[in-house]
Order: sequence, then structure tokens, then C-alpha cells
Amino acid sequence: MSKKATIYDIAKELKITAATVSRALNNNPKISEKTRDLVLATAEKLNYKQNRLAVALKSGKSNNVGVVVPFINKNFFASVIRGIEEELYPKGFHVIISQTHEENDREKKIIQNLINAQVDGILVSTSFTNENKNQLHQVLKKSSPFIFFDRVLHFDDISTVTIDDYQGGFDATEHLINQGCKRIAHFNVNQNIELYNNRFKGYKDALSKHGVAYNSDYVITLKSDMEAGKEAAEKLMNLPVPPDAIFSSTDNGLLGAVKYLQSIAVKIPEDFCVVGFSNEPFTQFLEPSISSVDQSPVEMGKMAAKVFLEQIESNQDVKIHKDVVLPAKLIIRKSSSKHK
Amino acid sequence: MSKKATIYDIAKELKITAATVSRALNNNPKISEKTRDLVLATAEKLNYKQNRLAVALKSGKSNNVGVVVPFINKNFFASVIRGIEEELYPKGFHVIISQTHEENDREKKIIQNLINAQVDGILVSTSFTNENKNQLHQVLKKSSPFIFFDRVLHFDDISTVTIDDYQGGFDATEHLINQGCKRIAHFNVNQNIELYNNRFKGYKDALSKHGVAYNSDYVITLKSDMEAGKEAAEKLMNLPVPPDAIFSSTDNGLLGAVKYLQSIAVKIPEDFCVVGFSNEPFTQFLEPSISSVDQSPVEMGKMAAKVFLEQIESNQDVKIHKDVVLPAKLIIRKSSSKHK
DNA sequence: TTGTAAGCGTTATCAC
DNA sequence: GTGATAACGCTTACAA
Repeated sequence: MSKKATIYDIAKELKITAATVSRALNNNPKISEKTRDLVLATAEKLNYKQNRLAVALKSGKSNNVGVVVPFINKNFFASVIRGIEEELYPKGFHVIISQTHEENDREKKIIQNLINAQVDGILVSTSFTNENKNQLHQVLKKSSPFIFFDRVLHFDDISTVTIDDYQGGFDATEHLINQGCKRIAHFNVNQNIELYNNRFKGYKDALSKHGVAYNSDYVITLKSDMEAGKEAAEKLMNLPVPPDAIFSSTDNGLLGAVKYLQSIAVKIPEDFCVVGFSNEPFTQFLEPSISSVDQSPVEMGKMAAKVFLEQIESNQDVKIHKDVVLPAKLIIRKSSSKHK
Repeated sequence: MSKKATIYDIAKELKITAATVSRALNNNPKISEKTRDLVLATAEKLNYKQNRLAVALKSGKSNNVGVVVPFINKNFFASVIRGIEEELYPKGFHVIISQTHEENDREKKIIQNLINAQVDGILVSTSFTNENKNQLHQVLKKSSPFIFFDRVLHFDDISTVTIDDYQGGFDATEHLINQGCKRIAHFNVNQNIELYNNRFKGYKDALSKHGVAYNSDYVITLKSDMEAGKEAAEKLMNLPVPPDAIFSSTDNGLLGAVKYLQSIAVKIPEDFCVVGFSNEPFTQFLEPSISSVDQSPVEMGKMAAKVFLEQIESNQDVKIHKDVVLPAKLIIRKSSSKHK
């Protein structure tokens, strides 16, 4: 009772061999009904539990997958992880999570650690940018299946799962134009991160499609937090010709802007429309509620998990490379509803 | 290059034995400088990575800990996990997360799975209640260190980490009384869950301390969501003598109530004060911002991790049982600030 | 200081 | 249908 029971304990009890016990436990067809039942009964009696570590070592499959994100307590990442876990748990996988704190050294170390732990795959939303992506690639050579989601980098042999950031940016901007906004500003985060750049491109293309002039004074690069959003909004409103709308690549930055606009009595949406990105929970509770582009994080997690599963279920030799792009859904709320 | 290198590969390369390689890699003092350097160099050259699975099997320690929560994409749980991960990662532990969906069968199965995976410990915010706690205890007998946090059950041999829910309920209620509220309602969630019951007790004791009559019409048990909160508020406001404040055990329930009150033009905080619980991110962004009791989720996670570490670092024989109670911090915002 | 050999708990490949 | 044995990759007495 003190030590955990092994198949040897069962074998000894029944005066048979461990191999037979193993077969019985694994529903191997080459075994008699009688011994199977006997084994199962004794296993129960001894409170036997399979040691998955031993199985893992023997088989080379740990049934663990690593998930690497900047911080897990951000709604988006937490939701992606929820999706991953829900897809993988029924297949017998456990999800190991780690946080990079957006530090590249840490991210490399974490990935190396996961590889050492023999995880069967690694899903990452990376903090690396195109400028330093090669650093990361070193760690990845010949490792277990690797998949990027959301914040991705492109390598020939690595699949990615993203949402259509370009379309999201386009739709949001076009929607603002349709509301009659003439001078639409944009909050960007980092030019070197593909996803933000795609949103930015969508913004520019929507402007150009509708013949709205692009004004670089209206594009501000800022951190994704309230304080930065306030400052950025203040700067915009002090321009000779201030904008009449903002499409922000983040909800948090936009939140600061909204608070600032309200503080100087700018009426939203009557005088000024805004659309954010991420559909953070708070956007729907604010007054006015904030339009935002939804990223379907749970679905993204599930999709990333599915791509991983496909990869390991396929023949080893066939290298599956896949870039899945999920739709971005513009959620229109009061903050950008001038009419009606 | 195709297969992963093992210590045997290094040994063969250097014409020494695997044991020596192992010693060199582990900084065993009984080894010559020369061979150590040689081993390290060849390890590097062959791109050797330690197989932690093998170490785990040998040592009986997997360096994994399981964390079990209802859903990971709730801000509270995500933040607790963040704390756990940050405390444990530097010590070489990986965090495996799983979600119970608040289903008891699933929770049992998950815990059993984690035990099979030989995790070194399990940290759980349980969905079991006192009524069915024995079901769970069966699974726990003689398993690895086990720790409850937030939603806990009490067993002689299991440590717990919670916040002072009683004090939180007390402080929130007393604060409302001090604001001049005379008829304070309460939103409860489930009588059988200790933590909600403690908040409720705090509420009652604060009333009684200040000589405010307890009125059972003002206490409503409801699910923790907006819709339920709206209905509950409507019910309250239709009483012959409606309340003039609510202390809610959840922010989400309270949110619905606030929206309802605003819809019938009740002024908060002038005519009606509210205080919630959990300090969800949205509470500070609403207009008016919502007072709430903060649960320090990240600290709770760190503390749970620390209790776990203590437990495994102590001698096996000494069973440490500890019930850590962290302070609950009332955050006062506009929703309950009548004066000034 | 280094080598030998056993063992962690399984499963798979042979035999019989 | 069952038993013996080797192997997964590593650590650790015990010898030398």
C-alpha cells in the first residue's frame, strides 16, 4: 500500500509474468479471457495505476504538448489555451504551459526545456520578430512538431494558424468609412510584427479603395495599454485637423483613447467613432459599448491543436505544412453606430 | 543527426563509459577536468539534450505539477495559473493544466490521469462541494502532494490556500453601511460552497455589528452571470421596500444588476451603491467604476506553489498541513462612493 | 577518477 | 496463450 503497485506486483500475485499482465491490461487479443479477468481484478485490488512515464520512455511519446505564450492571464491567450486543451485532452494529451514574458532568451530556453521533456509537440505564439527569427530557428532544428499561432513566423517546415488580420483591419476601416467618418486614425503596435502590420495594411487598403486620403499624422505606434492610448488620443486631438474616428489594433489602447475623448466631452459615436481589435470582454460592457474585431481565440486554439494532431497522425515522412487563416469577425457595437 | 543523441553516443565517441558521461554532465565532483570538458564539448557537438523522461523514470520525479481548474479562460484562474507558473518554472517544474468544466466525473478522471502521469503534485480549485467530497477523497489516497486553492475542501492531510472571504464580505458590507446605505441586498451563488458561504457570513455579521436588520428577502441566490444579475435586480426593485445597495459575491452577477438599474434610471452611487467581488478587469472601466473585493489571484497562485514546494522539500515523513489565508482587499471605486 | 551493472516500469520480439 | 529477455535513456552503488 505504501509503494505504488506495478505490473510485477500483479504478476507475482498471480504467479504469471509481467509480460502477460501487460498484455491483459492493453487488451491484447492474444490472451485468454480467464487471465485477463484475473489480471484486471488484481489490478483493481492492488490499486494499480499505469506509470505513463515508463510508457513514454519506452514508446518515445510523452503525450504532453507544450504551449508557449507571452502571458497566460490575458484573455486572448487564456482562451486559445482553453481551445487547445479541449481539443487535446480527449486524445490523451496533457497541455504544459509556459510564459515567455515577451523575453526572447526566456522563450528560447522554454522551448529547449520542452524539447528536453520530450513533448510530442510545441504550439507557440512567439515574441520573436522577423528581425531576430533566426535565433529561434536554431533551437527548432529537428525537434518535435512545431506550430505557430497568432504571433507567427514563417519557416518552410512550420505550420501556422492565424486569423485574417488584414481582412479584420480592412473591414473595421471600411465600416468606419461607411459610417461617414472622413478622417480615420489608426493605432498600431509594432511594425515588425506581422499581425499588426497586416491590420495596418487592411486599414490603408480600405482607405484607398474608398478614395480616402492616407494621412501619416493619423497613424500612431503605441504600446497596448490605457495610458499610451490616452496620450495618443490627446496628440491626435491637438492636431490642426483632428480625426473623427480611430481604428485601433488593440482594445486596450483604444480604451485609453475613449476615456480621454469622454473626458474632453467628445461624443461617441455621434462626433467620433471607434473600432478596436480583440473583442476583449470589457468592450461589450462599456458605455458606449465598443465595436471590435473578434479573433475567435477558442477556435484558434482548437485549430492549432487539430493541425498538430494531423501532423503526428500522418506518416512521419510526409511533412505537412499548412498555413490556416481563420476569419476575423467585426463586431459592431454602439461606439461606431452613428445611424439608427 | 537523424536520431537524438544519448549519453551512449557521447561515450562511444570518446571511448569512455556512459556513467562517466553522466557524471560529467551532472557536475559530479569526482571527475577530471579534462574528461568533463571533453564530454561537454562532444555533447555540444552532437547536439545532445538530456531526456528528462528517462531521468524522471529513474528518479521517480517527473518535475511536472498538475493544475486543475474549472475553466482556464476566466481571469481569476488564468491569473492564479500565472502565479503558479512563475513560482515553479525557476525551480525546474512544468505546469500541466486541465479544465474540469465544473463536472465532477471529469475532475476525478483528470486527477487520476495526472497521478498516472506521475506528476510531483496537484493543485486544484475543486468543483466538488462538501456534500460529495468523499467521492474525491478516494482518488486522493496516497497520491502525490495535493493542494487546494480558492475552492477548497478540508481534509486532515491536505493543505489549502484561500483568501479571507469572510473578511471580504464583512468589509464590503460595512463599507456600504458607512456610506449610509440602510437596506443592503446580497447576491449569493451557492450555499454549499464554502467560499460563498463565508462571504455571506461576513455580510450578515457586518449588518449585525452595526445593528442593521437582516432581511432574507434581500438575499438572492443566483448564477454568476449578467442575465441572472438582471433578473435578480429586477426582483429586488419590485419589492415593496426595495434595497438601496447590493453586495454581490460575484462581479458578473453585479454587472447585470448595474445594467438593469441604469436602465430604470436609478443613479449609482447617489441613489444606490454596489460592491462586487473578484475585481474583474472590467470593473474599473465601467461608468461608474465598480467597487470590488480583490482576490490577489497571482499571489494566491504563488502561495499555492510555495506551499507545494515546502511540502516536497521537507522530509517525506513530516506531513505538513497548512491552511494559508490571504487577505481580501476591498477596492473602493465610484459605485459605492456617495460622499466627496 | 573511471568502469560495471542493476534498476526505474513498460512494451515488443522472440521463443515455446 | 504465455514466458524470457531486451530495450527505452539515465543515474548510482559498488568495484577497481
